[in-house]
Amino acid sequence: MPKLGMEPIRRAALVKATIDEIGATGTLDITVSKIAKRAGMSSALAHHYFGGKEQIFLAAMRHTLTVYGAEVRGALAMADGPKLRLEAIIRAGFTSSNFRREVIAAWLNFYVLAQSNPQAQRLLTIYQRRLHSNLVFNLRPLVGGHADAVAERIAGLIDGLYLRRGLDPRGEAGVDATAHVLALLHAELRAAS
Amino acid sequence: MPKLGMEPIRRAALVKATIDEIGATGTLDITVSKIAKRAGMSSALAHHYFGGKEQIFLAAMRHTLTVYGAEVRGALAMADGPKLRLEAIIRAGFTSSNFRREVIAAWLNFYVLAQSNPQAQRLLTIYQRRLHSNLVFNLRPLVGGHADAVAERIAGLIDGLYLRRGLDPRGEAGVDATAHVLALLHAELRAAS
DNA sequence: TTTTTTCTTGATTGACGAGTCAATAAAGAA
DNA sequence: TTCTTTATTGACTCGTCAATCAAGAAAAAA
Repeated sequence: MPKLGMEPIRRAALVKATIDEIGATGTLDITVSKIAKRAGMSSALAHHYFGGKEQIFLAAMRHTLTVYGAEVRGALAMADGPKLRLEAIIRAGFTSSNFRREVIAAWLNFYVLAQSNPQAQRLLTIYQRRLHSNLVFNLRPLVGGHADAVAERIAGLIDGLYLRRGLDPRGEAGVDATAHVLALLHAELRAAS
Repeated sequence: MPKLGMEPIRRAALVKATIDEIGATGTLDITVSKIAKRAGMSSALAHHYFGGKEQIFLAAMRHTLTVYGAEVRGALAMADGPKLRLEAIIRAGFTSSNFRREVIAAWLNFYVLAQSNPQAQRLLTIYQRRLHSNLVFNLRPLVGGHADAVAERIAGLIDGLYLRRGLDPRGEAGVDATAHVLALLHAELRAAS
């Protein structure tokens, strides 16, 4: 059975299993064995490919971030002009895929991890910077010198509403959150003109 | 040494120690022994008074929430009229005491806990409802029927900026966050008039 | 075929932690 | 004083888990 080129397959399976396991428990308090079993292999193999629990978490975090980044980029590619692009960025944050239990759990736990793990901290900073600069770039032609402050508010509202909706026990989430952020955007545009 | 009426003293010491320990590690992944040692007693005593780790966490959460609630109430007592009250609520969220490492860590971890623990979930819901209704009550005379939606945006921006500032590696936090939320508030008031 | 490389796991180690319990000590009640 | 209630802990149980390792199995190379 042992074939060549298993490494990338195993790593991907472990990353997915990790996110699923985080989603199932809500915590980072999960065992390598459980992850490995979910991914269909022994825990020894997980250690073999990743070296340790922390590495697995970071890989899962990178993956979550990558997926989100890809969604944003995809939405941007289809939007023309700064206003439509801003709306696309906002919408991308509240896709139903972002409200799957595992994804919410992943984000919340990564926030926690970022407090104590410098690598996690860096990854989160990257996400925040990218969001911020995407917003500023498209706000500049519309609100000029206020771009930075407006971007800060929009980013804050995105994160805050995501947090609130993600934690809301009754699911039913993203639609009105999108509307709220769009309302903020339009108010800012109106105020600046 | 054993005197009577130790229970409330011990409980308070344990709650404080728990929050400090969460702040020191960033995680809920802490041991009852460490908490107890920090509070100057044996772990057995901690179990005696709280029954288990989870109970200790919930007590710590209740305490955090109570302190925050008291701050808001204090700020409200000194504010006259809906507009000043709204500003007081907003300011209360970004006090420097709310940006102490332990407090941030506590909130982040309580978010995580709320995913899997119904009691934590309930406590968080209480906080959210109280904030929301405080906002709505004071917004109603100013923006009428829009109060609900505006409150949602303000609450979202408060939580989101708190999250971002709390996670920001360079401290230096609350001042501009307050300004951002106040800016949103004033924009909403202007738009409604 | 023999050898080497890649893949894989069961078993083990070593450590740690939650919760229990029996026993001690002090204070107040009877 | 004797009894009861409250406070307190050290020692122990039982379980779990991260990480290691030696060894097996299969493909590819020689």
